[in-house]
Parts: sequence; structure tokens; C-alpha cells
Amino acid sequence: MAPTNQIKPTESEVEILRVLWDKGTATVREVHEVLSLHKDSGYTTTLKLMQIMFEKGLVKRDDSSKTHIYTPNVSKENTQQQFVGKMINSLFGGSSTQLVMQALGNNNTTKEELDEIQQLLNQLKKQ
Amino acid sequence: MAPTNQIKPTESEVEILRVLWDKGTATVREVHEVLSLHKDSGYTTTLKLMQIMFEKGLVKRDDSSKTHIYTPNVSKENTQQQFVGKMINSLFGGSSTQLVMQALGNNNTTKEELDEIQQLLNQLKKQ
DNA sequence: TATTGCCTACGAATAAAATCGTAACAATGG
DNA sequence: CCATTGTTACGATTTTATTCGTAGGCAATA
Repeated sequence: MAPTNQIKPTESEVEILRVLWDKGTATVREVHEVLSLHKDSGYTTTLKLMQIMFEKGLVKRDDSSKTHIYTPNVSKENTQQQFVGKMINSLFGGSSTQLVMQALGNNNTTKEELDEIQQLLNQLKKQ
Repeated sequence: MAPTNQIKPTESEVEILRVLWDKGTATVREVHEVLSLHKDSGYTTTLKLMQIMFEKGLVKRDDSSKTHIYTPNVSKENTQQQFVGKMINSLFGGSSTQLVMQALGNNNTTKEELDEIQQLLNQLKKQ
């Protein structure tokens, strides 16, 4: 099991990571454009956040040209796992099942999705 | 669906709520005892937090005797839903299925739990 | 060349959360 | 009656996260 104790991104940092995961690569301006759609903080705020994220090692960047190009340095999957794990411990008494029940229970899940989960379930049962 | 826009507790507040959910009712000291096992902040910190939670409406309290008695004023289920929903939006592109897959995928789930999930799944499929 | 626009860097202000120290008060026991 | 103990109240400090203003640089262009 990987003991890689990743640093936990803050909420704002997750928003930025989402854009980077989606695009693969982006400049501060590109990230900011996307965030602007739902949020109204200034450009330098996004810049500063991304600089901090660079220092923390959450993102990499290519600064060979004047406009730096950022890429994620933590995977979406690991980050998801990190947050899900934390939540399972803090709110579901360590039981992932409880979380799953809660997530499925209250929600409108399509037949296709249910099938997908069924498949995974079958797989897990085999082992 | 209830549009009751509950206030979102902070991390520390969740820790306190967990104790209250568990015990049903507790004094500041009791809560603090429990928290002390894993955390080392002072008694007045817990007290202050619980006072703030009271102001926010997260807990109720009976102050008829000198030692006040606190009870949760938000349900565990609602709070779980609140956090899960938030996480689904911020990290799973709005897809609860993705969250479920992630939670199940990486974890050691017992046969019993898998069966439990299977049951819920069957139920959902019927509808 | 001077101006304009876009970029980074970075300190500083602001906001939000958590922590603590101290005061005040009541109950208890010597 | 006084000292001790356990409690709340509450302001102040510290820590963490977010936001922004301003300076400096470089490149395109009028």
C-alpha cells in the first residue's frame, strides 16, 4: 500500500485541479477563465493560488516561456481517494459501505449506472 | 426534497457532532474527554466551539443547571448527505456512481457488506 | 521610442477557524 | 467562613486560507 502521504488540497485548490485534470495542461489565464464562470475573484488570486500549489507540489509548471504552463502533479484518483477516505473516517465510522449506501440511497441513479455498479460488485464478490 | 439549507459544520464541529450523535446528549466535559483521546487541545477550546455551534444552531442545549447539557440539532444523515453531495459535485463531476465506484474499488469490503449493497441494489433496480 | 497589454512575483490585507488565557461565579468540603 | 474545584463567558491571539494591490518585465505596435 502506498504510504505516499499526499498533501491535502484546500477547496479552492481542488477547483483549480479540476480544471487542470480536465485540460491536462493550462496557463493561469485559462484556469482563471474557467473559474470566472462560477466565481468572481480576481486574476491575481488565481495566480497566487497556483503559485502556492506549485510550492506545495500539487502542480508542476513549465516556466521556459514567459507564460507558464501548469500541469497537475497529483492524480485525480489519488485525490478522490484521499477525500473519500477522510470522509469515511470522519462521518461514516470507517465503513465505506455506509458511505456507499448513503450515496446510492438518496440519489437518482440511472439503470446504466446501476448496471455498472453491479458489474463491479460481481467482480469484488469473486475475490 | 427538503430545501432545508443547513449550515455546513467545520471539521472540528463534525468531530464534536460525532460524539453527540453517539451519546445522544453530553456535557462539554464529556465531549472533551472523548476528543482528548486523539487530539490535544484545551478544554476551553471545546467549550468555545460548542458555544459557537449553539449560536449557529448546530446543537441545542439545556442550561437550566449550571453544567449545560448539549444535544445535536442536525441529524447525522442530513449532515452525511450534505458532505457527500458536496464531494460528488466538487470531485466526481456530479456523478454519485463515480463516488461509489471509487469507494468500493479501493477498499477491503467484507462479503457481508457486499451482500448488503447487493440488496440495496436489487431494490433500486426494481424501481 | 513610447505606450499599451499581458505576464509573474510578492507582500499585505482580509476572512475564517481554532486555540487559549483570564475572569466571574456557584457549589462543595474542610 | 474560606479555599478549592468545576463550570460558563468572552476577548484576544494564532493559524490557515483567500483575496488583492502594486511593481517590474517583456514584447508587440503605433
